[in-house]
Amino acid sequence: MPELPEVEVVRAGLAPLVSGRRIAAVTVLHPRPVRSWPGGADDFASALVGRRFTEPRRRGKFLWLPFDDGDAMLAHLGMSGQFRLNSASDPLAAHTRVLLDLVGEGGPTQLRFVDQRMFGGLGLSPGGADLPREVAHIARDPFDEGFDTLDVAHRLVRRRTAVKRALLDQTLVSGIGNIYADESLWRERLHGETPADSLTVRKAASLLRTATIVMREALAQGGTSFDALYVNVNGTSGYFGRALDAYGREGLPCRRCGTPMVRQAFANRSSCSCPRCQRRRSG
DNA sequence: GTATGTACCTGTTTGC
DNA sequence: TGCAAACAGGTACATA
Repeated sequence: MPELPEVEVVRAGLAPLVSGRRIAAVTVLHPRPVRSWPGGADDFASALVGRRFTEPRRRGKFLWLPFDDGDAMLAHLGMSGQFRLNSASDPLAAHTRVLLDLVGEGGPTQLRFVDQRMFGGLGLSPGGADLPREVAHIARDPFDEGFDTLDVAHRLVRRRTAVKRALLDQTLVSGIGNIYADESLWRERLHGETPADSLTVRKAASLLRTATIVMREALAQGGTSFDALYVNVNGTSGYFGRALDAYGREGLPCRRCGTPMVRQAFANRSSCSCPRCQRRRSG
């Protein structure tokens, strides 16, 4: 599941491969990934042809590939989206949804958007090269130079909801998904259902700094992978999945105290935590 | 503005 | 063996 480190791996991987290249043709194999474009798949394809990419950018889990004309191609990987760079003659991987034939230095290549579950998608944002309006409501992520840990901590402790829910709220802090939320809460010995407004600003800031550290560690290892659903543009996986302390460890001993980890349903997703060192606090 | 629940989507796993 | 249900979960949207 691509979260901030995985999306950054993809962004950095795309940068040298697409920057300066022009779109010669677009083929939409499945309409769902371009559902946000009101004109439909054919119109989306023709609207992209002829444009030239500049350096890909990112905020949280949202990617955009600016064009040199001031517009941008939006991309969200959802749960299973991937970008792959291939030769046009290469066989199509399963679940390949959109093909972009690129021309430029180094000869023609094909950028492919692959997405099994199709929660992800591509879009076109007029005037969106700097910050697409579709991304404007998303908060800065902890890798952003303008991210203000103390300011976010102050806003987090004003939330009347569970701390994990607040961590996952992309309008408060972006980039954190279920995996890194569980990892950060485990490191901070916090239960995800702890009321956000029961935390001190100091503790909230510590949690945010821990989330940043976890994600930096994951980025250094190329991201987290459990299966073939997340890969970089070369089709290879990251290694951070081996370093997870909480996520997916139901029934396994806590790496801190040895108590078997437990899984709980939480806000339509699952949470893994240690029942001993992450005791729920009522506030 | 804030909080919460649900739909979207498909391959894999689990249960009967 | 075969089928159905559960599960994975980020975002948009509706509702309160």
